[in-house]
Amino acid sequence: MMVESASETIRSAPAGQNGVGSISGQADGGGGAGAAGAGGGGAGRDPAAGADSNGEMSPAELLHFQQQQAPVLQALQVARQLLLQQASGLSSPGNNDSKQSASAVQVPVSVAMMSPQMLTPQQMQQILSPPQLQALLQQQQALMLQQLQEYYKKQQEQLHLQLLTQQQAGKQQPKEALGNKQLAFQQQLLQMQQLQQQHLLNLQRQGLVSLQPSQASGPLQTLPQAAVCPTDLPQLWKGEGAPGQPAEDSVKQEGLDLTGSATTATSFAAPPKVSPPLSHHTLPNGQPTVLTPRRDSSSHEETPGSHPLYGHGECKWPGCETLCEDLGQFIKHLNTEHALDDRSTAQCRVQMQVVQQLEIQLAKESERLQAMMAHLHMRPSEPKPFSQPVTVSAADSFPDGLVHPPTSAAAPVTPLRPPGLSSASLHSGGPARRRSSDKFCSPISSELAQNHEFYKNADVRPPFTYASLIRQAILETPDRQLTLNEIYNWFTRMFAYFRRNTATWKNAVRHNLSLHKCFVRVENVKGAVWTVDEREYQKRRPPKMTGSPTLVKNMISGLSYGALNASYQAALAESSFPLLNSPGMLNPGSASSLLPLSHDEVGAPVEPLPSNGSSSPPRLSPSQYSHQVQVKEEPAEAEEDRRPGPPLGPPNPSTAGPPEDRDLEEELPGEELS
DNA sequence: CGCATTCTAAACAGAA
DNA sequence: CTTCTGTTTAGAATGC
Repeated sequence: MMVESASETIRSAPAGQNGVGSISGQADGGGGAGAAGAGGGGAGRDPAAGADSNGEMSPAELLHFQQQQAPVLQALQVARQLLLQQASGLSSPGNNDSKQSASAVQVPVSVAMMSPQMLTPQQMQQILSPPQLQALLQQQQALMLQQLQEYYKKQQEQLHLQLLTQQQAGKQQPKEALGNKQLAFQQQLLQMQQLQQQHLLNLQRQGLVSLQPSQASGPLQTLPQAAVCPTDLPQLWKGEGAPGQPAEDSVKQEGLDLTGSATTATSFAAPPKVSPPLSHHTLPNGQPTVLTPRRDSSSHEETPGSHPLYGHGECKWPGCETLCEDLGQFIKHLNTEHALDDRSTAQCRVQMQVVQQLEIQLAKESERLQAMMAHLHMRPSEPKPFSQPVTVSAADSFPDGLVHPPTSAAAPVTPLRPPGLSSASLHSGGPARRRSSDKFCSPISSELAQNHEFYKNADVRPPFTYASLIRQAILETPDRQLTLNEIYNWFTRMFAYFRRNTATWKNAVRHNLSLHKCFVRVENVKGAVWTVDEREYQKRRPPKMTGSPTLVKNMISGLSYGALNASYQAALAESSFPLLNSPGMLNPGSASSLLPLSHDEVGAPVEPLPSNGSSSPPRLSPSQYSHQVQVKEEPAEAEEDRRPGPPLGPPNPSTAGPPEDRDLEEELPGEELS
């Protein structure tokens, strides 16, 4: 959004002094945004804008949350202690003092949570007076809130772990891993946020929390309600779990700072050493471990030399972070500390629930993601604010490229989001120049095919370089040649963005045509036309392609491979997101296989020169593309010019050399000419 | 830091 | 003379 406006500034700016200044500004935005979404740059620059939606909310809400709860907690402190004492006195006459003191100190909280669960309401009533009950209720609620937060932290860790594990199993590339991490983190935040809201809502419903709707409501208000209420999980960990909680410290530092509540909790917990015997009573609900605990660890079980519960020299058992020098020691520790006993069983159960919960969440989230993607993808084809007029008039009036959409309308653009590579396009694209896709040899064609409606109508700068755009324009014609003016027309026809600032980009186009060897000027009967020398074009690719933009890569890989497991990916594959699932995005070679489509498919039906693009080139539907992509498993670094049309060379990756023969031969004379 | 790439701006020349 | 086309240079931003 910010980028958008920034770009607008530039565009509207006559080009004078504003030019450089604002450009640098955009560049920052663009580049940073590119890395963006994830990068710290984004945060620093404009935390409130884009990337924050996930990251920012949680802390903010937590803050509210804490502020809200603080008074309550304090007010209840006395009652709580009283209750605790009572509870302990009742349920644990003192036989297990020693044991209690150990766990009690750390987890007095859980006690309060537990006790009610272990005692039936009737029992409670008998034991406690109404005021006490009320106090207990409130106390519970307060504690729940606290523990909720603790749980979120835990959950975050777990999820992260899970994702990392998944990606490892998937043999992801390092770079992709980065993307995964980022995405995972975002999802964690998202998830946490959701859970928080969910719980808040629950609590509200119960009248336990008097949260103002505004506080509880966020962008993700209508969350799918998870089946399992995890509220009671953390306490188990804490209660049964290990002594220290360094793990949480590390989490705290991650931005989702819960210190506020944490300290509160500890200060609460510290004083009273009281605490009923939770350990024994806690597990009574001894529901048979229906699901075997190994479910979650099974995903790990990989290298014999390591242990899924052992990493970085410490025990990864939930709540336990005991340091173990080596695997042997760890095994020993595992056998002694985490033997098959009530506690371990309970913890396993907890972990199971956590996993289940996460899975549910994951399912929900992926579902939502699909819906979002589907929605965004459909968008362009749907009636848009300024689509109608622009689409038509633009095509007709492009000769000049001066279709001045009402300057005002152009600026906002907001309603639309670039589908497909949405964020990448938006951020990196912006007015900035970080064109992403052109580095992937030419997903441009596919991306364009998918989103051309979008770019056509939205005043968004396409995330492609001028060179790639020019090339695309030329290749889209049957004879692969265009006059300069036709190139101009193509630009204006295909991109709303290029209907303004004509002087600038036209200059750029000319500049690019002259500058790049890949563009060959050919004298023609009716003047000069420009063609593309694929060989040259490809020549300059290699160096770049290897270092394709990390951002885009991350985004894509993260999106498609990171947080979503295979099944979800499969689902995605069927959804309208060919690009994200296209192996080509990770493998330029196969991506290139898409390009040909634009040649043959577009070329045939569309009359090139007649210009007046009144005819929107019949493009392949996304599904078709995705199909293509899936079918095409051509990792070979095929040239983007392996046209599907001529069935001549089925698998002919080896001769990737001059795939352009046809063209090149035709073009040869021209090449010489120039 | 250096290099490569890209974008923008601008000067300039030749042709229409 | 103006406009279009094409070439070239320069500066800035960005990523590797």
